[in-house]
Amino acid sequence: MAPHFNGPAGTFLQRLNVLADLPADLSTALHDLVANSRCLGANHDIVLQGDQPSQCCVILEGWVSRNKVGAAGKRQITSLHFSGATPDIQSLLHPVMDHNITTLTKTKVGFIPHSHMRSLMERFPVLKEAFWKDTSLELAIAREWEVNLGARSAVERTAHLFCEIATRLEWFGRATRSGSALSFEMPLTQIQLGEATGLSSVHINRSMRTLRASGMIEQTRHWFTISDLPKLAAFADFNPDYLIPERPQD
Amino acid sequence: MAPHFNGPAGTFLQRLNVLADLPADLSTALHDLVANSRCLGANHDIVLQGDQPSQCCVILEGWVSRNKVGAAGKRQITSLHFSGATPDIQSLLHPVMDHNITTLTKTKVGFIPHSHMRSLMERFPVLKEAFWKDTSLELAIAREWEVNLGARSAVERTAHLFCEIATRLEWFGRATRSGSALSFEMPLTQIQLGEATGLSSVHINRSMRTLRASGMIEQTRHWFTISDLPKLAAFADFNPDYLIPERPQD
DNA sequence: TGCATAATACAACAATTGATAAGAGCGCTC
DNA sequence: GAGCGCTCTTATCAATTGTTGTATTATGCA
Repeated sequence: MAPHFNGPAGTFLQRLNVLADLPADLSTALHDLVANSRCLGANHDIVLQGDQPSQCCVILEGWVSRNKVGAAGKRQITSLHFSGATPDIQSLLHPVMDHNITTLTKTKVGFIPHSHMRSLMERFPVLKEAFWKDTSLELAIAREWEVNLGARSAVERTAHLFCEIATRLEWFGRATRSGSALSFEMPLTQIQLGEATGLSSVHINRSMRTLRASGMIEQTRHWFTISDLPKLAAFADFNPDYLIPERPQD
Repeated sequence: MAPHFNGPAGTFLQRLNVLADLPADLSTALHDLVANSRCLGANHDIVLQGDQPSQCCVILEGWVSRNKVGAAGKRQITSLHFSGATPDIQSLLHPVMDHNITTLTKTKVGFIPHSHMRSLMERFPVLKEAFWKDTSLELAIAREWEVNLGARSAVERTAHLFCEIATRLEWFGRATRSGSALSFEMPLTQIQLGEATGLSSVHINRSMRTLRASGMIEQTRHWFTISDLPKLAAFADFNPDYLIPERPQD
């Protein structure tokens, strides 16, 4: 176990260590860099399209989305990020943001100046590879979202999103299994779920009612139980292979 | 001008040089690696989901798609690639393919063994950065496609795809401007356009009829003219900023 | 605790898109 | 150059999803 996996930046280091084998002194350096943090409410923009950030954010707690807002005001969420993520790392490569990064829940965010990140990458080239791998994983997830948005019905889309969320949460110890059932907290509102699946919130509501009626999910407020994950996965055509690069070793 | 930009691997080197500043000896080495090539017909799979490639492909001529086929047999194209692209470079990072790479037209493909690519990256770390940037650009395009699939009407989606294709082609000298009009060859069938936009081919046909009737595009077979690009872009909510990392210097 | 705000549930109707079918045009192969 | 297959076009009808509106229930804050 590398050092500092339990500090506020613990999940951040845990994720990076899955993507590449970081030497201990790099972990320590990264850990020290995110000492400062801010707490934000839900639906708060961290970075806006058009911004030119001079630092990278690290999600320490809470859920965050990338999203773009169209001319007609319709918002599309293009990805979800939990604690440990560095969603604007690409600002090191492309100075101008092409999308917004917005909190979905109350969130704790740390920041690392670009200059520090760059010099760390000079000293530890493996860090560059870890972030390239992170970008590549994100691209695989984005591809699956394209399939979800373009090739699945409303109920399938909703079910697929729940499967992905449950799987990613479980891998980081944030879902509990009992038999083939999986329980977890899913704090998104139906409006946010609609923005992620390209559906109206009313239709998300209909789809969730269908999934509940079929017995595939149980739910009280934001606590979900997928009663039979293999069954829901089969229904949603969910194959977790595209997520595997993120999976921590057991 | 770096050497060898005019050989069969010319567009490949041109694209990479946009993404990072490659030294001349690296360009030469890359150029020599893609000496061998194969010609394939349309709708031919280059790599399949589940494969574990031991080499990377370089598109030398023709159009190629990434795509996934769902349980019900419905295919979703998740990205389009022209000559110069290296669509399975991520197999260096993640051994198992999570999607198919399939030709859309007659295509000429070169191959570079992973081992050679890896040793080149050791010698020239800047190459790693160029490919990271390439992955990051692809992610930006995938995000915009998610918006297209999830948040735009059928006609807007179709128009947006044409705007993106026209812009990318023009940047590599494959579209000709006259005034605010832009002409180019677009060899995709309506079925393929449907797979890229998540629409049925019949509805693609309807959407194109609408665009022709409105005067925003003219078309005979596979030759397209966007009569007034700013107007079509405004209609489709197309903002080319997300593509800019790929734009060659004038 | 109570009030204001936000989220959920659900119904009725409208709009968009998909499915099916059938004819016409084009290009490729033998 | 004749035939075959694929693509394009168009129409009709069906299915899915969006919109609007209104209760109802939670939640956060004073």
